[in-house]
Amino acid sequence: MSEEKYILVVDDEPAILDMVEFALKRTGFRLMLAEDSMQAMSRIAESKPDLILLDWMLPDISGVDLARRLKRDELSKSIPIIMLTARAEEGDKLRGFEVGVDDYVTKPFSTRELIARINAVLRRAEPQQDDAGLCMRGLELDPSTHRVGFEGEKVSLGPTEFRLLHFFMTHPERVYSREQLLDRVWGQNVYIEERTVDVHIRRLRKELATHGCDKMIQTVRGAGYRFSEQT
Amino acid sequence: MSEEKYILVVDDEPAILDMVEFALKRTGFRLMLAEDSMQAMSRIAESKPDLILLDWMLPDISGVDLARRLKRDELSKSIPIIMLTARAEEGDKLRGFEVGVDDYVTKPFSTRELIARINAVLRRAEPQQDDAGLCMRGLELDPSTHRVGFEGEKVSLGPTEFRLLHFFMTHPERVYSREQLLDRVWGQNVYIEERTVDVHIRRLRKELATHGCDKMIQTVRGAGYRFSEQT
DNA sequence: CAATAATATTACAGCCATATGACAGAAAGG
DNA sequence: CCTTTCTGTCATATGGCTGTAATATTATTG
Repeated sequence: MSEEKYILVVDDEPAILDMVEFALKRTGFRLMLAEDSMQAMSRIAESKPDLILLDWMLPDISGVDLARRLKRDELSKSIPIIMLTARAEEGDKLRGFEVGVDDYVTKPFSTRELIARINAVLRRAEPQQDDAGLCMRGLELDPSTHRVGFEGEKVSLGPTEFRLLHFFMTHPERVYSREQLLDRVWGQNVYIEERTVDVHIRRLRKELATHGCDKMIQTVRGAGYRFSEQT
Repeated sequence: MSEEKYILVVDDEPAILDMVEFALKRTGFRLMLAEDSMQAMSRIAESKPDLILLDWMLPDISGVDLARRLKRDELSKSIPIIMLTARAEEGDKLRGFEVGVDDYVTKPFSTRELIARINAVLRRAEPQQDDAGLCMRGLELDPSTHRVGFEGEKVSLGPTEFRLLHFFMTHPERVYSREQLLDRVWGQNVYIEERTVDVHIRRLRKELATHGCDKMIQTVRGAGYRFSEQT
């Protein structure tokens, strides 16, 4: 808890912004500011904050949509999000939670409440570090050590293959199109041939094949690829 | 998302119709038109739309009555309805919501507002159909994993057969002509022989037959095909 | 029951999606 | 600065999928 946490505040109302800024700085957080979704995304790209305070209403892309986007991207999905909303309607809240938002604060709110929620969410998020070791059918991947193994044997992968496998193991059983994979494994602003995905799938399979577990990467013709424990 | 949504517009004013048609087509929706309630019902019987835009005032049966009727029928009750009304009176709105209408747009309206409402309603309705695995009489289809099974056994289908079955399972108990199937399963700008549908029906049935559930795809002579749980 | 229409079934050739191997440039590491 | 590894693209191979037509079967009609 010694290290200072960075909080990105996304809001276009100066009044709110001032209040939040004052309260958070006083409590010992470091701030990053953005006035709309575009700015928010570039801030995040520059430097990953520890938590995002996100207004429901924004000038460009709506807060929920931004949240959905962030929660979909491999790089930003682990960042907790607290939404600020004027509406207390249950429907909206539900939509937010579906998207993966971590908590809600309804305007008007006290700084005390805000701080409390932020601390609660940060505490909850702490142990949820993404370096929990993954294991499926003997195939182990440890993000913290950046190692992959199969039943004790060492599996050696290049950086991209590692990220690809990591994505698959955290999203098993589901089919992803080449486009989605490019978006989520490579990052959203890259222009790369879709066929390139095939090649990396091939490289990943080739290495897995030496250990006899390449069948876990499955081709779904006309749709994309899937990582699965089942045959 | 990926698939084109069908919207049935029920209105007898050419001016409104033109405007709506232009706006919706531009946004990428597929249109179905009806000028009164009777037409609307037969359109729905032909092919189930994903959403209905319903004028309050119609030449024959009033819009509210039609809405009530649709919301009572098992086959059409899940279709979201947005009412178009000139009156802003709360009483009318209430009556509409009681009937089960999903949203209201008061004339005059901007196309932007209309589109926004449509998207909102569709998004709200989405989680029912999009990701939820479908299951009927032991036959399971999961769009997210792209897997089909029958009582645990794996059912393997080609891409077209998968889409065909997916369409059928989301539109059960209703007859679709070959033309309609080509339109909705293959896409709108395809020039393909109608007989080709027979062949894909055959392929689908053949695979289903190995699991003993091919009876669910039924031929309706002179009309088309139907997917049904009943025998 | 014959004649006709609609659907079922089969076979097949072209096409399209994916797999694979090779390569040059970029990045990383020594 | 050189070596090595990694990356993205292309060319080619392969195999499955697709649409069509030809033929068989079944239903409808008079």
